Amino acid sequence: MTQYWLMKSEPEEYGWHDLVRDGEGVWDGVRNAQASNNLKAMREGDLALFYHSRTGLEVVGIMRVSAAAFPDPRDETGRWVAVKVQPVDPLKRPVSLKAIKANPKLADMAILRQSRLSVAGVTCDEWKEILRLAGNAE
DNA sequence: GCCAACGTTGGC
DNA sequence: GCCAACGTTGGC
Repeated sequence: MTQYWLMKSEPEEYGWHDLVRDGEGVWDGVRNAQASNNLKAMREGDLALFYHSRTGLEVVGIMRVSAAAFPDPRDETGRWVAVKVQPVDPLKRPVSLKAIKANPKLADMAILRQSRLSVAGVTCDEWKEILRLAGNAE
């Protein structure tokens, strides 16, 4: 069964367009225990929302986990992990943080409860609702 | 740019 | 093992 996630990045740092350009990206640099546990729980084939933090404040795309957790190549301590992701589809209409907050179905999302969590789980219902708002629902 | 929230570090 | 100081993140 597919699990759903939301992953944050500042667009200036590494944005959706960078991932599209690269075709595949290594999601490294996560240095938070809770976020790291989420990375470890990911399996190949899981789906994730790409969220632009700080200067974007919106969900912009859908990606697929293409490799489960492995040691973060940029981490010398060996404590942290990274995953690989591939872009699947851009959202037809990006879903803003404001829209998420305003939607009762999304009011319990992990990123609202803990805004600093950079890798968070998304429930199946939340996933469907966001894709519906984005116009990407099948 | 500011500041609140939160995690981490280090002195004791 | 506690907790104050500090650093980082991310919304505003």
